[in-house]
Amino acid sequence: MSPKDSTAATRAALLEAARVEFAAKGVAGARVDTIAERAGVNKERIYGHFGSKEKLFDAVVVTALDQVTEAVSMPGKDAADYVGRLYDYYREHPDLVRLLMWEALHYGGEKLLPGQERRVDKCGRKTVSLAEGLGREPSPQVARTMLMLIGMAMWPTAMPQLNRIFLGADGAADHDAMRDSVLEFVRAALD
Amino acid sequence: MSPKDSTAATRAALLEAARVEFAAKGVAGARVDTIAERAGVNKERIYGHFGSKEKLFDAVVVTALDQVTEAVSMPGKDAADYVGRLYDYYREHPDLVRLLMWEALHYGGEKLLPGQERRVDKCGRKTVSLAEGLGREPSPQVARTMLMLIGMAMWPTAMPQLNRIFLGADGAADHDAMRDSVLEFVRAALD
DNA sequence: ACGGTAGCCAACCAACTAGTTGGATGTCAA
DNA sequence: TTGACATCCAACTAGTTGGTTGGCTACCGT
Repeated sequence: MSPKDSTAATRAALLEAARVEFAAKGVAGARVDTIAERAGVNKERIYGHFGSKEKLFDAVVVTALDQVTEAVSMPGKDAADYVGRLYDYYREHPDLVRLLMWEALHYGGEKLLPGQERRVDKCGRKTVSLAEGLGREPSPQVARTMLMLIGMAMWPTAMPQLNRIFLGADGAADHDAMRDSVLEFVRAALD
Repeated sequence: MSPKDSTAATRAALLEAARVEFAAKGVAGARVDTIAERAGVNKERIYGHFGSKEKLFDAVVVTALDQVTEAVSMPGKDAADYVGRLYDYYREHPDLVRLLMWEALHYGGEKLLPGQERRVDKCGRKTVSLAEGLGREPSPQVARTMLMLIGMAMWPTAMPQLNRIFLGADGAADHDAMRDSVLEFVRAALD
């Protein structure tokens, strides 16, 4: 393997290992030694590639968001269908939801992560797509609707303890019913 | 102050200091020394009263939830109004939202906190109240709706970075507009 | 062939941390 | 008055942790 490939492979292994650890434990709870061991790489390489534990976390969040943008296409004409696809993606990738929650708690709305302009741009295009699907002009109102749709899709995955409390263990496990309820709610709200 | 009052005062001071620290930093990020210092109490008293850092966290979450139940009454006849009141409460008490998020991340849906049966019971009564307000029988469907309403109320406070990204700094700061959008969405969904 | 450098490593370090310990003080019941 | 005990404290402990250091190896350009 050429040095360039070796470097890229080390970086990729660290990002993947870090993603697992940060999703599970958050920034403060994650252990750098654990990340390095899981990646099969020396701990010093974390500092060589990323500079610090927190910057590694930043890189993980940015990378993860790129992946969801790739995986779930634009809202399009059927906003409820979009929410359903998003809901499914979050259900299948709870680590992404958890990373966003850790990010929210760790930074609040204060810090713009590296590449945040790209993130803003991508999300802006989602709002444009939603506006088109609703037969409206892009506007702050449509942006807020976009935000609420994402919340509807993410909430059940984000707060499992509330599912348990309100729905009971069986109800919490009935994801199809939850999905149907979310879509019904969204369809009713948008019509 | 009698010993009984002194003990109660120590415990209350620790809970309040812990609430601040856990809301800000989570379980792994919080520092026991910081909690003790903020409470003006010796660190050993944390272990004397609560047993461990994690049990202190549990006590904080339980206490905080008792407070929101006291502060925001039942859904009643106007579900959208209820969502508005809840939205306002979460806006004014972001530490509660953060505690719930830390709880979600730390435990997932796996652990039932002490007194969870009371919590389940209280939340169940909310579902009953919502059902009455909607002119329906209590059911899993209504419970899911209850969950979604709470999510609608909490989401903007929970994920400030998404507000920034979708709405921009100015849009994120326009809480009245956000509140109006949430209520409009909810009213449309429930009618 | 050789010098410079990138990428990597094992070992280290200084600071931090949750939890414990031995003892002091005040209260209370006998 | 005295012994037991609850509540509290300062100091301690053993382990942990993010980050650093000195050095090695392989690659590359001259």
